[in-house]
Amino acid sequence: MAVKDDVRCQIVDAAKKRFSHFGYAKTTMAEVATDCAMSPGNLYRFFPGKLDIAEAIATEDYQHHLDQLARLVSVSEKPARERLRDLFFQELRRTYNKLESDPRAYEIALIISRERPEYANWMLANERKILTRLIEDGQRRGEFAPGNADYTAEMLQSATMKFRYPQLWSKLSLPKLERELEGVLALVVDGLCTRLPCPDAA
Amino acid sequence: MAVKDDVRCQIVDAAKKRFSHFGYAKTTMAEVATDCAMSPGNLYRFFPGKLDIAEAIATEDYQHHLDQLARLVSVSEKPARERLRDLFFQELRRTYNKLESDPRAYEIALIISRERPEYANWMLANERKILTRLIEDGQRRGEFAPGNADYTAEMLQSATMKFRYPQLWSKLSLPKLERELEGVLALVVDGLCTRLPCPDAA
DNA sequence: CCCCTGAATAATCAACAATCTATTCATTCT
DNA sequence: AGAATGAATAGATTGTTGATTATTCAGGGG
Repeated sequence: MAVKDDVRCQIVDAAKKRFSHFGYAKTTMAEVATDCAMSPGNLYRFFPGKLDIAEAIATEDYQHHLDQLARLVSVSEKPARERLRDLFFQELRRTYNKLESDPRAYEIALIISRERPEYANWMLANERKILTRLIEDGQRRGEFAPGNADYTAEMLQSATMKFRYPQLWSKLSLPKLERELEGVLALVVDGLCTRLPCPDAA
Repeated sequence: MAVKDDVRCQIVDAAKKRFSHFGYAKTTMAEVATDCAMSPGNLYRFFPGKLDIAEAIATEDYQHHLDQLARLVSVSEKPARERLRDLFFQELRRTYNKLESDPRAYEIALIISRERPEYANWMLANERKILTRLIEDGQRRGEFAPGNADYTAEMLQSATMKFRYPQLWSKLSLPKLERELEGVLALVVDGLCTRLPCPDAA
């Protein structure tokens, strides 16, 4: 099995080179196979199809991103409120910069989100787990109101949809997106209703 | 000028029939012209182009919708909080049902949002005016926290993006959208932070 | 028996021609 | 003159044909 993983790795590496050089569409399976010194047919013993290779590449990168988010949340000296802000800003900036600076990544993101909508759901679910942990922590500290943390996380994600795949929908510049995210988070955290000053824990 | 408006109306009516029968793409300017007993070229004395006729049709409908929203907001016996809910639910349901029940409307919505993104901005701005009024009213009554109402309205719209053109992005069913909207509104209204019970005015 | 190959297949794509149609404008009518 | 026409144009759309290419699978090693 370990050897099989090595080959998968080799394929992913070869594809990564090709994709970043010529793009996903202009890379053929035959080329990737040749780079790996194997036949095209053999690729299919390691990946169900071309898109799955692209997914593997994307996921490798995404894992780093997820780790980073998890790390932000676990800086437990900071108030939950600030960590929440860090989380969403990190998410926005990394996605924006990635898609902005790398047209190849943009191409692949576009294709995956069209052909594999469940992939986006999977990412959302991963991030929700982290978000839920943060909310639970905030509740434990008395910063956030008690309630179903997972449900709250879902609603938070729903309210910040616009900032998740910035350039796939909105065409806004990063500064404008940041300004809006700031505002939305303030709204969501403090609420619209009149409130007496927060009995800040900590 | 009044006679010019009559002709515009006649054109819009003819186009409405054609569009709802055969769709926007399959309707030609020549056909609309014939229906109005005029030459194709003459249409251009009344509308800059084909899309503008579609826009006029859409706007006619939209005005009713806007009026309805304005009416909801001005029911001043209700707490602002409830009117806010009414406003967003009305918005969601009417858009969802319109696009769901009428494939021709969906076709036109798709084309306008592609070719005329500024139209969507215009609609957003209209609705923001209504929303701002509601927020100001809520602030006056002490239900909502004081602050820049227009800015708050903008952020509210940003947080409810997902529900504005439901089937252009999300493919969720109406019940699921309603559940999410309910949750997002609750979050936004009450806020994430711990709060002492609202010193409800009224 | 398990790996692997590479030709066969079917789906997709690119390029080109042919057609159609939105838009313009020189001209005609009133 | 101002209103209206409809032929001319340019750009988009459609249909077709000929590759290209992802994917499969019958068979050849090891």
